[in-house]
Amino acid sequence: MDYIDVFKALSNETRLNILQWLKEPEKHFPKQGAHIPKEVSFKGGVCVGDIQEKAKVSQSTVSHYLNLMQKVGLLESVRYGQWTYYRRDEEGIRQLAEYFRTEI
Amino acid sequence: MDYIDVFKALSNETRLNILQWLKEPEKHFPKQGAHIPKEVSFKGGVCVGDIQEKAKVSQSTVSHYLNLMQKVGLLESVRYGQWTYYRRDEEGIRQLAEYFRTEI
DNA sequence: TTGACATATCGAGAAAAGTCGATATACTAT
DNA sequence: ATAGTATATCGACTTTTCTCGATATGTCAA
Repeated sequence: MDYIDVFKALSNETRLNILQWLKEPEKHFPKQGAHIPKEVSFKGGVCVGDIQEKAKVSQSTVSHYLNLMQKVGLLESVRYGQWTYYRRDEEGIRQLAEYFRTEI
Repeated sequence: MDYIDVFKALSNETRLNILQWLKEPEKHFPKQGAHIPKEVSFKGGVCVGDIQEKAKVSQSTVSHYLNLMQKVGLLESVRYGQWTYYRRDEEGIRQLAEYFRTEI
């Protein structure tokens, strides 16, 4: 985990918002999971389009952001059909918190 | 406290190093406090020149970095004579940790 | 008051990040 | 096959950050 890159990812209001919205996906994305069938379980995942709508940036920007946040370990994703669902990578975030507590 | 700016400050290897070095100033800056007289107490403070030497960036860069880190609440400083001593702002860092724990 | 030193500020060029529209890819339904 | 939808990638332009050398400011010692 490259912590410099994680901090860079957190250095942007939209990305920070996304991370926080995803703490309570049902609250911030009411129609969350509309397309996902019951047999696929990816609890808390929200699709790119819903995040874009709320974040109010272009589709390409939000896609880029989500990919970036996934690469640094803040989010994880699953593709189902034409949708990609993103949710918090709680293990990565736990690791970051641990680093924070011991090294910062 | 503007957390975006704090994360920006942490998004740089040199600055992150400085913050970590200052956790154990005696270890990383052996001659620490050489100029500071006993009657002035600023425990753990290290002067700009010593930090520059270790960080291996230009004097103007390190001065800029330290000022930046102070502005966002990661460091605090005191001027004594021609020297400026910097140390961690433990209260600011505590606040950041609190934000981290509750919001991230 | 002059000269030496520590630090801060200024100005600038280079590198990186932000952000978009256009386009490509992948999937779905007809 | 075709058209429609969701997401990803590309290319480009703009804005921000990095980093430096030069210079200014403040302090101390002679």
